[in-house]
Amino acid sequence: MVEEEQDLNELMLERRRKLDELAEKGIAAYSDKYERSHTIEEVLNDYDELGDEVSVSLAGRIMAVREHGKASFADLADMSGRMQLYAKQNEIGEELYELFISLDIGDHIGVEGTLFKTRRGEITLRIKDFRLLSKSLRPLPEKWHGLTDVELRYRQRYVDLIVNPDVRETFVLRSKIIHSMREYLDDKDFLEVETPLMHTIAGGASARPFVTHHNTLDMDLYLRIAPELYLKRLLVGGFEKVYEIGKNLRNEGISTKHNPEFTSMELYQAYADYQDMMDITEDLIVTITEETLGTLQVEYEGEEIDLSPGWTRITMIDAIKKHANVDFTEVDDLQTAKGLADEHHVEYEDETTVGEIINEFFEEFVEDKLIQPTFITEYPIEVSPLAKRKPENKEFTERFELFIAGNELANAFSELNDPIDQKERFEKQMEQREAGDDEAHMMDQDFIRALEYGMPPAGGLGIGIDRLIMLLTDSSSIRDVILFPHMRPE
RNA sequence: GGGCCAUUAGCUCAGCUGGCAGAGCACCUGACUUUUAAUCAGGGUGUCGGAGGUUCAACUCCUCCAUGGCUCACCA
Repeated sequence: MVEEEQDLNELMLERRRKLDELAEKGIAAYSDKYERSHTIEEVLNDYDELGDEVSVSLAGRIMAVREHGKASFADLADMSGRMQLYAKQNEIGEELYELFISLDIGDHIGVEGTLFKTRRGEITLRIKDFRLLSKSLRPLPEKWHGLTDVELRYRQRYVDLIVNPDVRETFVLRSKIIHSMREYLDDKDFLEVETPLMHTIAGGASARPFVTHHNTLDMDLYLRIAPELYLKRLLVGGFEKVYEIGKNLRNEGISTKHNPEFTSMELYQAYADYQDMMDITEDLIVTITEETLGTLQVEYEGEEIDLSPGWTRITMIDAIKKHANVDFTEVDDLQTAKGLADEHHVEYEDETTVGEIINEFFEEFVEDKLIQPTFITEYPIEVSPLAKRKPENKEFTERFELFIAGNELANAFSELNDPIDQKERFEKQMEQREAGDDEAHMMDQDFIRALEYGMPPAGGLGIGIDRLIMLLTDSSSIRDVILFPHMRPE
C-alpha cells in the first residue's frame, strides 16, 4: 500500500484528489449503464435529418477539453468516431458546469443534448445534461504525437488502441478478414471443426513444441504445433471438406515474422489434390481481399503487389534455375549436390540429403525475390514428410507454398494417404530425431492406424492468417497484427 | 545465441568536449460565452533503465545487468 502510494506521480495524485472531491459531493465516479440513442457516427451522418431540435444521447471517452470561460468544448470519442461537445454554464447550471470543467482526458461520460454547427461548420452537441460513467486515474499519452514507444504499445495495447486510430483499424480489418474467410469456406460447404490443443504427440509440422503437464493424469502433453493430423483423421471418418481456424503454438524464435502463438487456417478436401488447393488458395485470397479492401492492388512496405488472378506457378527446381542459375534437374546424388552447395557457398549439415540442399538453395537465393504472388511447387520429399510423392518422380512431392512479398503465406499438398509409405516417412523422421533434430516429426501410431482404415486422396492447405493480415494491412511486424504479442515480463 | 542501436518528466523528445536537469504537450492556479494542436499570464512535476567503476565533478566516459528495436543465425 505504501509502495503503491509512492508509485503515484503528481498527475495521478491529482486525479485521485478529484475522485475524493466527487465522493464528497456524492457523485458516483463509476456509475451504471447508460442508454444512448445514437453512436457518434450516426449523429454525424444523420445531422441533416436530426436538425437542431432533436435530443440525442451519446456515450464515450473524453479525448480533449478546451476550457473557454463560461462556455467550454470537449471532444468525445466512441468506437464509431469522434465529435465535439459544447457546454454553456447558463444552460446547464453552475454545478454541472463545474463538473464538466473538471473532467479529465480519458473519463467516460454519458451525455444528452441537441446538435448545432459551429462557425467553422463542425457538428457539435450542445449539452443539456451529462453523467460521469467512469473516472480515469491515469493520464493518456500526448494528443499530438500519441504513443510511439513500441514496447509500451505492445505491453499496454489498451492505451495504444485508445490513442492510435490506425491500430484500431488494423484489428477491425483483421476481424473482417477472418470473417470473410469463414464466409467463403462455409459457402463452399466446408465444415468448421475444432480439434485438440493438447496433444500426446506433437505432429503436423516440423517445430519444437511447448510442453505442459496434466496433474490428474500425471502426464506431459504438447501444445499443438499444427492441427493437420487430427483434421486428416476426420477425412478418414468421412467428413469430406473440413477446416479449422485457430492457434498453433511453437517453442521457437521470435521475430518480425514469428510469434510463439499464431493463427492458421487449415482445410482438407477429399478427392482433391494440390492443384485444387492452388485454385482455392488464389480464389480465397482474391475474394477476401476484394471484400475487405475493395481492390487487388496492395502496397506492402513500398512494393506494389498485384493480387489479380493468374498467379505465377513455378517448380522449386525451375525457380532455383531462374534466380540462382543452378540446375538441379539431373542432380540425384549427394556428392554432386554438395559440390554445387560448396561452389555457391550454401551451408548444409553433415547428415544432409539432396532434397535438403535443394531446399537450402531455394531459401538462400529465391525466397526473398518472390514479391508478386508465386506458387512454388514440387518440394523435395525429404522436407515434406506428410505429402504425396509425384507419380513421375518419387523424389519430389505434390506440394506447393505460396509466397507474397518474400513471405511464406500458405503451404499445401496432396495428402499422403498410403499408410505404409507414411509409416516409413515417420521412421525416417525418428532417425533424424535420434540424430539430434528435435524438430523432426514424432511417430504417431494412431495416425498410421487411421490411415490403415483408408483415407481418401485429399488436398490439404494451411494459410498463415497473421501473415496474410500483415500483407493486407501493410504491417511490417507480426506483432502489429496480434493484439497482445508475446513479451518478456516487465 | 551473435552484432549494432536505444532507454532522460505521464507522453513526444533536446541535453555539445564531463561542470546547476531542459522544451512542447499533459497537469495545477487565474482570465476568457462558437473554440478546435484554442489563446493569454504564472507554476517544473525527475531513482537521467539498474548496479558498480574512473573523476574534484558523470545524463555524458568504462564494465556488468535488464528491457526493447533492427539485423544475422535458428526457425516455416
